[in-house]
Amino acid sequence: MRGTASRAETILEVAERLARSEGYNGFSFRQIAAEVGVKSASVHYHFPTKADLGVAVARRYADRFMAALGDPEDSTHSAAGLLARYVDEYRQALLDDGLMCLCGLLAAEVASLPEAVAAEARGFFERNVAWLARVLARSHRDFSHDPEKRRRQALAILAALQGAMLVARSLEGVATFDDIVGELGR
Amino acid sequence: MRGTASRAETILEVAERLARSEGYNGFSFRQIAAEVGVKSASVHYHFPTKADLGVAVARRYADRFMAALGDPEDSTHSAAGLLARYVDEYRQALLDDGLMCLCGLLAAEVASLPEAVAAEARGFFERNVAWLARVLARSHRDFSHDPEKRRRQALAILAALQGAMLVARSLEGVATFDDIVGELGR
DNA sequence: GTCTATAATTTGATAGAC
DNA sequence: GTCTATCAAATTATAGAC
Repeated sequence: MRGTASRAETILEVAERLARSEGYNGFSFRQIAAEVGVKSASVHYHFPTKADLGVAVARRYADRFMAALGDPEDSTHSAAGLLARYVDEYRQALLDDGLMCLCGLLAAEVASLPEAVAAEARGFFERNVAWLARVLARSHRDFSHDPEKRRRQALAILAALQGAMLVARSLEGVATFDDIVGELGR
Repeated sequence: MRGTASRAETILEVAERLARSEGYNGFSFRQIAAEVGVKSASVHYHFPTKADLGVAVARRYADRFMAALGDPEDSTHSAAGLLARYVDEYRQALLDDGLMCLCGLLAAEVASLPEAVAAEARGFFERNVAWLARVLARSHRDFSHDPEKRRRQALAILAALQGAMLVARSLEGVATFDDIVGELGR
């Protein structure tokens, strides 16, 4: 099955790239269709409404992101190593043509999104926080035994990385992202 | 002149609220006109193109924000006090009906913005970093004498707050913002 | 300055042939 | 599954009367 992505999959790929560049309100069925090489009616066949497409793109992105993070209790990696992997996932997202995290961009637009799409962005954040909190529970820091503190620390890490992507994309790019992340471990 | 905002000013107020809620791609001349109580042609009279309006809204927002921060070298306030004021400016922006920082939202959409509007968002970030760096230069931390380190630290503070707003608006709100900010001064 | 009217384009979405 | 054709609505923007 090498190199044979289904049409629906190809649509999702193109839609994700457009959404991570222009946002949910910044891409159209016709734009996607043109890049895939079909007509917009064909895109509607696979994803009847824009909300359907938005939900599918967001869920696919979140699932892939979480899968790349791996098991937070994986004993073959240290907590510090897993946190480094977490940072690198975001860094890699930025390196991919300077694209923003899909769910970070959706979160910015949240007030103008269909509720189902907004829920996917929230879900991504919640899964991030849950993963981070479990990794932090394995660390040897003073807060590692307080669930409330772990959750706050996890939120802070998520927010710092989302903010780093946001700022880095407007300012100098990856160098700025690295500068900001470097300050996190001060 | 109490209570007598010019029409252009009223348009800017309405446009700012809409832009901070829905984003640049999420509001229209007709929407603004309806809320102001005029027709869209009248909005075009004051701001010929959407890019003109976007630039005016962003510049007004940035100027007001920087004015509220005050002089970073003001000797009647400590560096720590000024940093607390900085955090509170962002917190207040979130409290205003849960609205995002205008320039943070514009930064997320940057790839689909007219260049002139994108430049305003970048300028806001640069002014933030410059202000923070000057305050940090007054602090008694180890990095206060290294301009490069100060800039990196300033970027990290800016990014953390933008990220905190982004995440807080999708998750539980101001409580989450406070949780995240509380972790910053750990 | 504001209006009516309208142009020109784009959008999300659907019907029906193949 | 993909197409042509089309719809209804929304968009940015302009011309010209008042």
